Amino acid sequence: MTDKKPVTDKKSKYDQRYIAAVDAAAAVFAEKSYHGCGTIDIANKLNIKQGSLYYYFKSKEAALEAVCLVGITEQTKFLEELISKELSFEESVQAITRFSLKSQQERGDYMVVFNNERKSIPLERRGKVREQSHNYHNMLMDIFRSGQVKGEVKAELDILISVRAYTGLLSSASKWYHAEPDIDLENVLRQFSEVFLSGCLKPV
Amino acid sequence: MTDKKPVTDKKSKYDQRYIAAVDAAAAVFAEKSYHGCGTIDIANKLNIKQGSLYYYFKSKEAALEAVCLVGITEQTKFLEELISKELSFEESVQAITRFSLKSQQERGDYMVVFNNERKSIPLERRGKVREQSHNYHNMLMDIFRSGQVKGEVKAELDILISVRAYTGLLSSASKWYHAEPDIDLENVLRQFSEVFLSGCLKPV
DNA sequence: AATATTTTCTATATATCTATAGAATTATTA
DNA sequence: TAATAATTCTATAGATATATAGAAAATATT
Repeated sequence: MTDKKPVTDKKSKYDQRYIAAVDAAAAVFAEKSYHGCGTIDIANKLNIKQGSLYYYFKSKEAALEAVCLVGITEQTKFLEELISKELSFEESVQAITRFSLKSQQERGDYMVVFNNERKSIPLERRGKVREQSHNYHNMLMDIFRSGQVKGEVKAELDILISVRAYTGLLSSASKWYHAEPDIDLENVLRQFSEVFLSGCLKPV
Repeated sequence: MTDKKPVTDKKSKYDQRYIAAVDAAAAVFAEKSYHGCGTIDIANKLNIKQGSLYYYFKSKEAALEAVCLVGITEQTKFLEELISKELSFEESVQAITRFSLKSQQERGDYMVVFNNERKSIPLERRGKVREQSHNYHNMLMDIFRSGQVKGEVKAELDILISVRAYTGLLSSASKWYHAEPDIDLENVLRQFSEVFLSGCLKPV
């Protein structure tokens, strides 16, 4: 064997530690908000001293940008793959809802930070995150629009408002997921889909 | 006339100024977040010096509490009155949605601060705001539950999740209202009601 | 083992923010 | 107008935060 190191740790020690640092930042930002915490809180979570954090981040702002980018990139990647599958509108919405809820369970810190703190990234750094957000929004718009063209979605529906309502619904879940992490995902998924797709009134 | 002052200004100069201070705090907290702003930002908006603010607020935290209380109290009061009218579920949801959207247009700062910043009130002060929030939540739960009992709402719906979905939907609107203040309220109301009550799928 | 590299630590310059005390100003009342 | 009360100002103590530089410790390499 020429390689002495196990094949599993492809990442350098630095890379592993950097990821741990982003994780710690996500957790702290999610709990206390970006402006509500100090770099010392992140350092504590990593068991290093406050000053050492700057070995991994050029600034506190850079840490926030990193966290937000992870959060939104996962969602856009998923959406890209989903669109290529050309599912029905109903199936698409189910799949997106499931993925979003699962992300909120497993990586809730990242979702919360992206939802609530991204506006704290200084304007000159916000470019990449904005681009991804618009990307995500536009893909959702496409899905809803083509659902309407295919006749699955009500013709009278305003696509922009529906998309916003849908994302609002999803992001709202991140708030209570954070407080109650052991909620039954499948049940929430079923209820969300039912309400969003066919409403909460009994059909007449 | 014994009264020299016009009947309209019943409020003392102090009271008027205090309200202006709460307004200013709401605007600043909504824009920069509680931890992201300084008391100097609020003072600037009032055209007074930073130290003078403490004539109206015992502390920055007290200002936040005041803003949050205004925000939630308006909503709970409305809900109390609404319940006494014993409307149908559908009418109730329409009325609540309309009032919420109107509040977000007219007093968006207060809504945004209540939604996003209330967790920054220190625990020992959070009592009143929590009480009102629970109050609001419980009244909504009652409305949905009785809608189910009356047979208007689908029997299989999980009331807790539905209420959370509904409030999530409403609060999400506050985000884009803030960015685009001249949105057509009646249109949003129509779309929200349509989606939430009967879903976005075309009936089969 | 000696040397080089990576990672963490200590100490600090710099800036900022909250809250307070007492003076100054403005408005109200006698 | 003089006296009193209400409002705002100035100046600052005290706390805390970010970011940097260079030393120290840990790890890897020769």
